[in-house]
Amino acid sequence: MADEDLGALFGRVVRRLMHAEQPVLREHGVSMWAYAALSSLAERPATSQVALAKAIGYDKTRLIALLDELAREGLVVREPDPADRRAHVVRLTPAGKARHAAIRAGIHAVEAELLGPLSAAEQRAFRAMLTRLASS
Amino acid sequence: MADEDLGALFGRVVRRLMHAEQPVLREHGVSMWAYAALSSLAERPATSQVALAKAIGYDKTRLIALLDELAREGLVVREPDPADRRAHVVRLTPAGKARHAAIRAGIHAVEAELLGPLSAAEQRAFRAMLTRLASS
DNA sequence: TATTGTTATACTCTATAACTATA
DNA sequence: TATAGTTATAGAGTATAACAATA
Repeated sequence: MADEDLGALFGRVVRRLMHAEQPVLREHGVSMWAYAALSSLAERPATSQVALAKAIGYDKTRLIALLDELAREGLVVREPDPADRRAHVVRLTPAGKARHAAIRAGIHAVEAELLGPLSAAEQRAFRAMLTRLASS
Repeated sequence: MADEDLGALFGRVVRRLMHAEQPVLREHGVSMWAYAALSSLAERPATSQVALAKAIGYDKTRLIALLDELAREGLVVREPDPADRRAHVVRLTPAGKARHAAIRAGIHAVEAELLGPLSAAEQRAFRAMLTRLASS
């Protein structure tokens, strides 16, 4: 057990998290990437599709089919940007906002269970440090 | 920034870690999974290939080609288990041990840099909590 | 019957290049 | 010349089923 690599530790935790989240996502009929897109758009609309792709760390070419699907379900809309007619502003519809909120509730329950082994204070500290590592 | 999902935070950190580790792995001519296998075998030999696959969270059918490659390079050996003639014990050769130690040094340098934003005490606390989350 | 190592196959992801329309 | 959105294609990664040998 002597000093395991960070990569191995992260791998195990992330695999466990993804496994626990999958039933929630499937229940709401969305993929992990679809949820990532909905989350980003819930925070703020995207000024372009490339901007959205970058925000969630996804490929711009794969984002297209994803947005097609979300648009078909009426969860997002693509509006041409009057200022730059190449670009599409992407935003959530009311249905998209509602869907995101519902999924997010389920996801948060799963997260709480994953962090269960830590005390409340530890959970706050862990989250804070992880946030710093993610945005440094 | 309000209370981002754990999944998004982990995703960003892990992506950054993998990106930083890639040059180290490439320099030593191994894939991420090869390094995971070497690390597990450095800890202790595997009693069977399925055991190794489970230990590193990999698929047993994909592990075969990986071990073929590592064996071709003389880093691991597969020995038939006298007690169970279906199973192969997998262990590192001296060359495998040396290769693993060399890669590990590079990986640890990358990890130290990733954790740089945290103080030494925070790094210890973070690692300890991550270990608890990984093994609970 | 179940399990180990293996192969084969189908499927999903992912990366790359190229095209169009704008800028 | 560069960028946004898009499409097509090739390659890598993944999952599944099946098989022979052994338990």
